[in-house]
Amino acid sequence: MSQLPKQPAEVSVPTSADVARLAGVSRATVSYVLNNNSTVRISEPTRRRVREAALQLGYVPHAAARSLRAGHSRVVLLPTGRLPEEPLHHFFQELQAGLRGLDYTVVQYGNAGLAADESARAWAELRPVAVVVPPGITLSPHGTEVLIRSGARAVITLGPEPVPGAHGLVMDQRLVGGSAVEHLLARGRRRIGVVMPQEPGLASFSEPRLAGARRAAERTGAHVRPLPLHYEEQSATRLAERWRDLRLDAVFAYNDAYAMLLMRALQDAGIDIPGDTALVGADDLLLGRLLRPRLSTVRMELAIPQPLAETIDRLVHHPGSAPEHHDLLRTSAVHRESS
Amino acid sequence: MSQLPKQPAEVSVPTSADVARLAGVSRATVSYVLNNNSTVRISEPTRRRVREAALQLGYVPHAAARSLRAGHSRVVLLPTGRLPEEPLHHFFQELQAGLRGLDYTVVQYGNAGLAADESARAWAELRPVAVVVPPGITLSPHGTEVLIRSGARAVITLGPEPVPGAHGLVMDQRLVGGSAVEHLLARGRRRIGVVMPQEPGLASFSEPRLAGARRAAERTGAHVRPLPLHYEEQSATRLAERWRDLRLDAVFAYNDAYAMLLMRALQDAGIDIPGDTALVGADDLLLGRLLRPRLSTVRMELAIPQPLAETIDRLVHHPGSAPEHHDLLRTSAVHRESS
DNA sequence: TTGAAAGCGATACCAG
DNA sequence: CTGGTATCGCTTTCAA
Repeated sequence: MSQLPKQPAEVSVPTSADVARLAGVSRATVSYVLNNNSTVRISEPTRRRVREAALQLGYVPHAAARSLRAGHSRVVLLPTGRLPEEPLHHFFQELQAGLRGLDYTVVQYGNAGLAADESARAWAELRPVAVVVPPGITLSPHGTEVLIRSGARAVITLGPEPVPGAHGLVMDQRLVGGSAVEHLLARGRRRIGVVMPQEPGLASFSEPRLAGARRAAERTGAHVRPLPLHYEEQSATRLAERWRDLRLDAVFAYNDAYAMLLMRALQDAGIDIPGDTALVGADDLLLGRLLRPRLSTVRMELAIPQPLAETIDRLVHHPGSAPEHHDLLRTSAVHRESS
Repeated sequence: MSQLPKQPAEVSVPTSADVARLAGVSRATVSYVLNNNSTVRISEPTRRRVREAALQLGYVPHAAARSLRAGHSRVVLLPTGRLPEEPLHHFFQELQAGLRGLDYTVVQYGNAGLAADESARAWAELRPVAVVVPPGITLSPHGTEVLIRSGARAVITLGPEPVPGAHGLVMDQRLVGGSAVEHLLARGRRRIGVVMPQEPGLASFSEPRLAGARRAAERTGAHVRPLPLHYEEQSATRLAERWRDLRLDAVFAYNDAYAMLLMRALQDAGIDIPGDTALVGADDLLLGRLLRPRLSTVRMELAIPQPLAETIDRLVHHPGSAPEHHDLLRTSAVHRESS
């Protein structure tokens, strides 16, 4: 550990004791006043003196000390990896607003480059009262136990599949691949490529999407073929060059961004969309509507935006209930011009 | 405040005292062993006993208690607003990695819907040892003082302009508008539109970009005209409909995403790009290269990615130095086909 | 080499 | 109505 110097310019941080001294009361009284504690009655002049003293000193309560004393924090931890794709980002904003309204402190913890078990430990050091694990971040059953044992009252995962021991709001990514392929099948396509992004961290999405695509195709005897692709022009060009050899009549491009990349490469290679090959993305981004032909896509909706905050609050107050798993994701294919 | 029940399923969180008891040593010894304290020599068998006990109990240290005792945390706070645009996101990842390597805990604090002074207080409650305020989040001089008085050793802003009292890594967004307009002027354009996104939270970027555009144009007597635009197809279509009346021969579209939106609308309205109107974006996203014509853009680079972590560490160890301001942003126009 | 004990800041009991 | 005080988990000085 590095030692920090104690002397230089040590700005004295005002504590509740300082407020008490300035107001001429005890620290207990300060606490009562500043927390509006209603079980004890404090005279109005005293209240005012305390509040003025706090203001004058610029007193800010010390969250760590408070939660140490209380035995639990008000921190809801939200580990983050890569930046959240759009449907999720909105969901987080809602969740944060909801939790803030219930007086929780939402804290995001950047998880880049930490192994699954390390990170659970790192989260646990902060003693969060609840943890919400988004898709793309892995939480092992062991990690769940570490969190629970460190005092977390609610551990909630949002992911392709439930984690034992944790409450799960399952976002079954297989539905995305399923919707895309069903849409293509309905339009008479039979030989379907599925783009597999090679970017690290996307496998936990792309694998289940592929699985869902396969499942949908199996029933009909259609053919599904995974297509590795980097998010680079070059990679797309190479894929497009060997397109005719692949003999595919449709492709599900993982999402709209990859779809745009691929569409451009295919068009530059003289492939007609949707004539030769139908193309479907996912996410329903605005940019898809700007392409020519307009991009067909899979729209995703997350049920329960605001209620999740309340669910967490409920779990915090009544922990120990058996883990529940709810399905969160609704998908629907949106037909435009590319399929 | 809500009262949490104490009884139900209260999982006893293991403390260092529990570890000590199980290992048959004192809490002091546990602390020495687990922190690899080198100023004191503990026998190897004891060390092993302690470590095994910690492992067996699943002991995780309590960060709040630790920093309470230490008098300062290892938390670097990174308030966030809307999701970071791409050049910044990468910068944050680097910063986080660097700080983690120096044994800091980087914590993001979602700031959606908080007034400037409220938020400074909220941040201060966490007693961060340093705060890095990204562009788009406002920090007042008063807020800076609150943070410093609450023990923050380093307050660093990344923004269009420096904040008094805080160290600043200035990202002068005027440079972006300046580069774009200079590029257009160099290619003989004289009547230049500047897209102003109407989305909330973007004004702190778009206003200085417009100012930079104006400054660049002034010297040459060229004309600059702000063009309000929502990030919606409809809005772009309406703008395109009155395009010929505007009599502009060029437009700086704020960034690549807005540029794409506008390009499509203009093309659908029969405007030739770059023949009738030159178009420049910003951010150098991949999608710009996929457009036809390929999109000219302003590339932004942030100097000092890794070193910032070290700068923060230095400030933490030697606080009280006079606020410094460094210019962080480098911009350059990238000519492709749309201008 | 190990242990006892003080104390960081805030809160909530119990007396006065 | 207000004040003293024990306590949360951890680190670190001082003694043994």
